[in-house]
Amino acid sequence: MKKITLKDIAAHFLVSVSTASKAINDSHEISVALKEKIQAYAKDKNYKPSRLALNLRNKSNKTIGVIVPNILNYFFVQVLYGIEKVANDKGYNIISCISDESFEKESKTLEFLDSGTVDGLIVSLSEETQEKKRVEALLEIVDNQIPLVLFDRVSDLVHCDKVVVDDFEAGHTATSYFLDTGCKNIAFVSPISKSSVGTLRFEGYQKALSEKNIPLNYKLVVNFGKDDDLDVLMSILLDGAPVDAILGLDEITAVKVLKMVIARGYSVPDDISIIGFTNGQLSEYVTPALTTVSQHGKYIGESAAKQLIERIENANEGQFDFKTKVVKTSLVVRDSTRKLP
Amino acid sequence: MKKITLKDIAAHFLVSVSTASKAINDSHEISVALKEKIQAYAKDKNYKPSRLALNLRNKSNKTIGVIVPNILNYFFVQVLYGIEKVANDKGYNIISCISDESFEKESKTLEFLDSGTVDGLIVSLSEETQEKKRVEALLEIVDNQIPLVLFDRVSDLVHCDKVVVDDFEAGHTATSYFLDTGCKNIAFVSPISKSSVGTLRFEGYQKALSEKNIPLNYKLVVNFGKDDDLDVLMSILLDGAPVDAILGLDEITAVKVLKMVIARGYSVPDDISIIGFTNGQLSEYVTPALTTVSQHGKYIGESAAKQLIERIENANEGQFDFKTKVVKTSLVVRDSTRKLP
DNA sequence: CTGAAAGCGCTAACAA
DNA sequence: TTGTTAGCGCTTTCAG
Repeated sequence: MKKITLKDIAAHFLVSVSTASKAINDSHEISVALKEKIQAYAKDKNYKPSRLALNLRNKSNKTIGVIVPNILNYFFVQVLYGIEKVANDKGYNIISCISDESFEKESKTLEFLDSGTVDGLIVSLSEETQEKKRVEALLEIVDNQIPLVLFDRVSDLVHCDKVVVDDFEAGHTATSYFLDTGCKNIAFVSPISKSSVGTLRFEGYQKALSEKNIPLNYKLVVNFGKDDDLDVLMSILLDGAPVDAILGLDEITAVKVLKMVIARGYSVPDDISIIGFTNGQLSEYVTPALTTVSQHGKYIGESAAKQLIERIENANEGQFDFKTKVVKTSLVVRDSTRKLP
Repeated sequence: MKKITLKDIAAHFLVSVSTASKAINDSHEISVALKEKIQAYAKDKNYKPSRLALNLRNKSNKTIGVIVPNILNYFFVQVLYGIEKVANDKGYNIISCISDESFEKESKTLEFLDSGTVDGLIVSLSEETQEKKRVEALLEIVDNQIPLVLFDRVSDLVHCDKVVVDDFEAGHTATSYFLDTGCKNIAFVSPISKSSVGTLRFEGYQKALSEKNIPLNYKLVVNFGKDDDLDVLMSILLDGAPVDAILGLDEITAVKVLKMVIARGYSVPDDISIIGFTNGQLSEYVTPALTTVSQHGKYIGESAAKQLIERIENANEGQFDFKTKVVKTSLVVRDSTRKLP
């Protein structure tokens, strides 16, 4: 049976559309008798007001758009989960899009969403976008007064609410932990060197080293991209200099590094300690279990969603006091690092 | 700057709205001079037709809804990824919802989506829904002629396109593999005993046993729920009967079982072989690497999306020749099972 | 208590 | 070549 509209109902009872509308919305202006008849009929015919029409009328549709760079990365899944939870609570739906780390796909998606489809947007920038510093599409969004929350991979050029992790501190903490457990030759392996997040962590890494007067050794810094062969790079790294610790900038990288190191006969953590990022199942179940920096993805998602919905629902007030929320990371110590003395 | 509408543009040039509309859509009925002026202005002011209005007019919005039971399960993430890929290709957006294995949340979501928000729906049932066999909301969807594709967790009661895995065969294949490698006491550990998928795999398991004239031993069958302590159940299992193989019905279960078994001092695969489901990163990187049944999640997602979009775009033809696509699983052999003789 | 009319933003058939 | 009108489905004044 095809969808039934108010008009159909009105016709069936030979009343006007507006009467039918009021009856269904239980308006006091309508006689009880009529209301009951109409409501019963509506229920029977399974009438549902068309969202499409309501959306147009209300210029809103209780939907928020989310763009993440990569859904196969557990961190972003956690964030998504958090967003969904609070959005759902508050009666919002989610349009989720994946930028695949591509500037172009991100821009297209943004352009698409910038046309009334969503009430607000939660975005984490693609690496390419951060590298190129091309945030026009975001600026457009802001200019069009669509509430926007950036998380994790953010940009200073965009004026909006943000939820980030203290990546500088995270890099610093992890590196210091290596140092405190007696490691000296700490390698830094990053698949996201061009993102804000990667840069900040690197700065934290540098800072921790310099605090102990350890010079930065570029032989220990491995930045790689999608097309690089990590295995080869690791060989070069391990052959090129003594290494007793490795900081891997995302979960899968840390795990792969762990496996490669073990495959080459090193013992973890005795010969080499390893710390990863994103406290996911992989880190927990791999052997030896990985010490990781937890960014609390779910919490980030929840915060971003709360912040956004707040903005949406108080659209007029205080437009320009944007907040940046910094979520503290925590180091989850497991078996891939030596014990503190 | 606030959104600009056709009306604004029309007013600015003192023309009618329809003229403005045609000019912007580059209609041949409009003089080139005027078109150029208007288009330039529109571009400058960053005019974008309102999706909301277009949606109402076209009764369509190039959006498909997806409901999965659990987004923290890698299998569903893979499916989502596949769906997104083809949807994006064909210009569709995705509204993604999570049922959290809850019948109520699923019903609410379905009800919400059943009001013009989406052009079609891709759904995998929550376990609770399958257990209760309460598919009214789905029937409603079908009745309202909203194209629907069910995947993985499906229901016979709903008449629509489906994409499933041959779970019976998968259960059979995995069990047979154990048998062929010399295992005799094969345990079956399932967190989804009430879902279609779990049931079918169990039947495959039984079949494989009976083919070798091995009686089914209920001591070896462990069905557990969210609130059960798997650790306790595993102790009971291992203490209650000799066990030399365990089939875990999802990835995380298999991994947990693997860890527990090892923690109890068994050697894998020598004492106990283990096979899991969902060929994800976890299975690949855990030690020993898990032999798993791959359901090809991404491919399932792609198939479902293709099927759905096909339906959406050929809405009228052949309404009732629903197809069920069966995706073959494959056994990815790694180190948690003994070698074939 | 009920209905007519306007409007959300856009398009398209039909006039002029 | 441009404008008028109607309509997508619904709500909401404002009259009756």
